[in-house]
Amino acid sequence: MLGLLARRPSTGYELSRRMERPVGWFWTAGHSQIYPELARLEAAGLVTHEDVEGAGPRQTKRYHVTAAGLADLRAWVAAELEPQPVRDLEVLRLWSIWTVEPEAARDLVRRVREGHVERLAAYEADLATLDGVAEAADRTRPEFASRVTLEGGVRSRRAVVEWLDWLLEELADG
Amino acid sequence: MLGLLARRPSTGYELSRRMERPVGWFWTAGHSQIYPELARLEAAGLVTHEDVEGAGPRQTKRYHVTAAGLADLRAWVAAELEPQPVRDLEVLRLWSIWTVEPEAARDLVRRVREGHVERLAAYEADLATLDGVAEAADRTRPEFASRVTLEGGVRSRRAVVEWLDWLLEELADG
DNA sequence: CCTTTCATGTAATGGGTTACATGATTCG
DNA sequence: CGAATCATGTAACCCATTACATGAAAGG
Repeated sequence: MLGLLARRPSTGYELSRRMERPVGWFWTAGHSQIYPELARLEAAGLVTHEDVEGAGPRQTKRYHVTAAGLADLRAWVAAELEPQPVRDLEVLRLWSIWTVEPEAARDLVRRVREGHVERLAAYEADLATLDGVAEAADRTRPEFASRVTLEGGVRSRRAVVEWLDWLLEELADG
Repeated sequence: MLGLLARRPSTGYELSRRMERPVGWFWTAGHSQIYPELARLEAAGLVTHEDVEGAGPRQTKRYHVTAAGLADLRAWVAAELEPQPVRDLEVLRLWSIWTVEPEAARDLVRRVREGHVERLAAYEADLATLDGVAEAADRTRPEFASRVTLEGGVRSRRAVVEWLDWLLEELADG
């Protein structure tokens, strides 16, 4: 959330919208998580808000990061990495693919492949919008980081699709 | 857990050990999750156990899947895929890399790269143990599925390492 | 006028991790 | 004889999702 607000001040509602795309490719949060968290961040002095006029029944609050919040974000980015546990239900299924009939196996792989192809297309479309944008070449600009992470998404999804194509060949004939 | 037990009957303790490697590459569970879950699976008739002599202060129980359990596993493998939300803290950090000093940025990327290189090496080592194993070529054998998922791990980690190398070049000079 | 979007919150539930708890056997 | 491994459980806590709850403005 600090990363989002550092790019552009937003209301809680906007944050939940923004979580769907770009950032949403690798992190998400529902609004029921966002509002309490904004309150906690504000209590910690990392964000502040001003009231703006809006459509809801309650006051619309636009949040932005404070100097302390930006320092916190920077510290987190540069901090030690902890090993992250991988949890991939699709690969877990493929790990038990030996238990099912050949046709069911091929069908599973085809469906998994389809999902990755869709994601790949979405990444490529997002990446295309940054094509020729001057800021995307400047390392101190958020657009640069967007371009870089999307590039990573494209590359790894492509690798996965190629792997699944290879797997389909392994499962062929049968 | 059904997938693990379908390959080989195990005690709860062994399951938690086995979660560390092979399967652990894409799914993990602590023993505090495993024991209650085994009880639930047994109540549902998907696994059973017999007592064997062991070292602990309580009775050692060796679990194996029932016919119903295997059917359940097969049904799950072939079932509809739900879109899985991606949560990647490393990419999330990289998405905020524009906020930090050039040297901190390069350092972060180098450390992320190191972690992936390590994982890649582990996958390749695991894959090497299946080299020349006859069962790994047979689509109805667990070794086949192990080989296939490891191959996927190798391919996608390689893509990520290549991406990070590309990123380091983008961050060079500066 | 009805549906969608904007807008913000709370409550209940579920899954997972960490901490608490116990104790026998084996190896150095 | 002390540490590591084998072995199984419960309790507390945290994070995240789903469901509950409200209501104004804008567009078709």
